[in-house]
Amino acid sequence: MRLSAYFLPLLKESPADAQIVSHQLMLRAGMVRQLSAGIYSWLPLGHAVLRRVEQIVREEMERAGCQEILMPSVQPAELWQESGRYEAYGKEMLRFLDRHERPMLLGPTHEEVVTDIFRRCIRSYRDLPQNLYQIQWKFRDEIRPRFGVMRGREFLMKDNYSFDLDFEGAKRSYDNMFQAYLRTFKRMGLTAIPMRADSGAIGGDMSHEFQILAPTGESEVFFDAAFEEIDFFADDLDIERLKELYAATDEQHDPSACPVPAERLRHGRGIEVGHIFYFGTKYSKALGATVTGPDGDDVIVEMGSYGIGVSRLVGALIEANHDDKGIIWPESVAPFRVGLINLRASDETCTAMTSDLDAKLRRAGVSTLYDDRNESPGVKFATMELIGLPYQVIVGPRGVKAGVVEVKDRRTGETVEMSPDAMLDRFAR
RNA sequence: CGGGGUGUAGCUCAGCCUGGUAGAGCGCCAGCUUUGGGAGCUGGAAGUCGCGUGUUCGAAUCACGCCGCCCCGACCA
Repeated sequence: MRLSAYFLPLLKESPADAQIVSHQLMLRAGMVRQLSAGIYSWLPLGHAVLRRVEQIVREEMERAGCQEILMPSVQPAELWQESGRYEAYGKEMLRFLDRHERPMLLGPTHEEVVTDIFRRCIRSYRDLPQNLYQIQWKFRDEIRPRFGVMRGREFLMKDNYSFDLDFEGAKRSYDNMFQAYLRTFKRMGLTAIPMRADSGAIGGDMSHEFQILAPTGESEVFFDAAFEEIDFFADDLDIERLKELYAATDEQHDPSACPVPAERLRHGRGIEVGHIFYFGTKYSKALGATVTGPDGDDVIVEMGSYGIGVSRLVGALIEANHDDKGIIWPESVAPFRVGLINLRASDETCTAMTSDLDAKLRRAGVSTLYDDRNESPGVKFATMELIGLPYQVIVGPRGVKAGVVEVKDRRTGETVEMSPDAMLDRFAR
């Protein structure tokens, strides 16, 4: 992609509205624009990251055996009256009437809809377990949206729902998700700490929230150093042991009663990006989601639900990965892998060589943003640092003369000179 | 919803107290120069001063009402 043709409205100064660093950087880097309080448009650069995050989530859901569906964002109030949550939910739920004056709502979550699908389609215990997921926009009319995309009213969420015949099955489903979540966040270069959580309005009695570590996180967390050493990708991962490991927010943490020896106790700040619940038969009972069991009796199915804040993760990733110059994308979620800089667009040799490299990178399947603008070197460097692509390939008059390009690592700032062929080799898959 | 703040050009902000034909920097457009860390010169475009009502000869400025946005708190992925 050529930068001269890319829709990338950069800002030199931070808009006054943006308070936290991820919000400032997302606006400055042209990733999002606010339409209304807590409601954002995603521009090409932000959208590219959102899609990459979404794709990692999707792949890990598929690996865990879940199947993707897509449920409506507009739902009839009737269904929520059936579960009893229409009254319980409060003003966070945006309600309105359709043209026939039927009460409708914008879905803040989808337990009712998915349970309705299940009860209409599944009859036998032989069809269990099931685990359905979607990646869909939710709307919660927060009293006070803030922190940009981290706490919007409209947000993209991955939510999935498990259906099992009995508690043992439900627990297997829960543990399966537990590991899937650890893998998902790890793939994004994040350290996720699972913490025992109170089950909120959604109900249930087995629940963990997943906090990722970022210096600017909302709450302080304390945890066993073991979390940093565990291989979350291992097939024989001991979930029970993981659940026993110490992890607590600062309100829960009592230094005098902490079971972890001081040298193994880590602490940092956390941002909640995921939450998993087991809630038994709460919705299946209310909505009549039953299957015929092995002995011919109706059995109310056991359910769990599992959420990941996909759009929030984009903000959280920036909170965890930035410096004073801008964003530093982990490779797994970067909107482009390489930023190709032509330092002197007025020099024909430089331009010919850079354009040639752009074509070759493209042919090699390396996602590249090519800064072909006729701007000064300072502007181009500043742009690349701001938007945070993992690697910069710099072509300048000096290097062209010597037959080399520079490859710069955004995170470390290290620059290595190499021949164009070596560079292509370095990035080709 | 309670408390606080704010609204003037795309962005950051001055002007408001003390009423008199709307400003700066950055960005944008044109031209020339420049080119290894957010360039220089010249010229130019760009604002219903959030909206409404009122006071006044005259309102960005004063009064009243409304709206948006932001911050703190209670709530949340």
